[in-house]
Amino acid sequence: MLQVKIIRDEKQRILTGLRKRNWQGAQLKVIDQIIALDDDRRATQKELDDLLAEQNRVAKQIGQLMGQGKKDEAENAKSGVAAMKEKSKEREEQLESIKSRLEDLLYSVPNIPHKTVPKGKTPEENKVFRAWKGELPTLPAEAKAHWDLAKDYNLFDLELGVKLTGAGFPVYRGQGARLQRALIQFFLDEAVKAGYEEIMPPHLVNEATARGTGQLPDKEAQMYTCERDNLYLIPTAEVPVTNIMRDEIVPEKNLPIKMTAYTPCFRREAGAWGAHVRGLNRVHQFDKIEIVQIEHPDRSYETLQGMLKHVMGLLKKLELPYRILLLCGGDMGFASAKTYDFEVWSAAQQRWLEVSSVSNFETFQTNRMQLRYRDADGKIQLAHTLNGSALALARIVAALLENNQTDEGIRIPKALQKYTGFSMIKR
RNA sequence: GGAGGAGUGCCAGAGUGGUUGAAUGGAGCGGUCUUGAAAACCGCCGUACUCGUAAGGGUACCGGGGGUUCGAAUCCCUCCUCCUCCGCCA
Repeated sequence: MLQVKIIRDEKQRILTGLRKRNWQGAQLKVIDQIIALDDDRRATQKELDDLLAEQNRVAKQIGQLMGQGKKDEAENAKSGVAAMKEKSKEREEQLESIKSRLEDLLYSVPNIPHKTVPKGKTPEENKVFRAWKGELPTLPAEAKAHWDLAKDYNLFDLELGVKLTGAGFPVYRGQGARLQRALIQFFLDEAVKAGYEEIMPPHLVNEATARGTGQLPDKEAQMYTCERDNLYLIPTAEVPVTNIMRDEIVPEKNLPIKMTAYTPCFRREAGAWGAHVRGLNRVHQFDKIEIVQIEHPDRSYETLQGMLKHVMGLLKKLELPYRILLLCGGDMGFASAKTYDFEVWSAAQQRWLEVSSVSNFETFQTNRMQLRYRDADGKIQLAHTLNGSALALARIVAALLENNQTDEGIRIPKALQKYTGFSMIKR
């Protein structure tokens, strides 16, 4: 959520930013509506405060008169209070209504893209930030996609998932399950080595938490809900982990705060099904290791680059061909100011699969969350939040299986072998 | 799940209807003293909104929400959380 103050002070920059997200014409009027409503809010607030101040004054006066034993005068002073109370009640209701309308409008405005974010409407207009420099692996004609390999080697079973739960809930087994566990362990170890504190958060969160990172109200349809208890299954560890710092004021010297967590991720992916979502390409439950940083605004873009390096390191160790995209304004997530996507090459499918998304949210989340730091002058400022997948398992597994298939079995990258305990998946 | 108790500032902990945003202590920050440090002493030490160029005002907040009252941290209702005991249980 953007700060009203910034919308007021830097209106032109905000409008320019929204245009980069392909907002136009009537849509942009929201900004003027917000400013007008905020004017209203201030005026109403002032009226209410003045009324309350007067009531406080009378109450104090009555207190003093009572103290002096002047009962009659005290009774006298009470006349007129009722009318004032009625009026302030009215103003208060007005103020509540204005505030809630204002909040609704603010929730509808996405984050402003960073100045380095390219223009564009569709994923096709994303910029290749770092192309794969080597050769892409080529496989013999009889090479199989990962869903077929899974059957050959008994690695995971989607039909079985349907039996237990429904479509999109894979059951991993045998060497497949072991591979999952190995990847989780590997990614967590790497993150801890890079200075992130390991966190094991709850997999269900309440409404305030879902609101803090922006899942509510924008992406409600993406989450599984437990209505009876008013809880949400997390779509990513970002949600509980970032919210650890909600409503905190941290000393500047504690920044950056670096946290990592492995969690399963649950996504409804409503309406996202199509021909290209076979196998593990898109599932409702997958495993992901997330890295999160709370950073000083002056350093957050440097930190973003650092997070890219971390993810690059992981992919290198997994020996997977990858490329990095800089997302254009039209393809970026609602809350992000700048996002890089990582894609790995899936050799059997002959396509790139997104395995990580690394973003700087600037103050968009911290404003909602009231996550702030105290600077050297003692002033309280909103911190920046960043996060990235490091990494999302399902598609990594897909690429790993496909790219490394040989006549003898499926080769495990060296870095992973000490975690799997085997160097080759065999029948 | 049942019974009882409790939720106050960064922490500990007073406060049971009237100038209480909240005693006191600790921590922290600044200063005096000291070669330096400690101790001692002095001062500062909440957040948000709002009016104001500023100085400085105003309002709200003592777990959340609602109510009673001229006036609520203090009384009432409700929800949440924590603690103790019992039950159940990986």
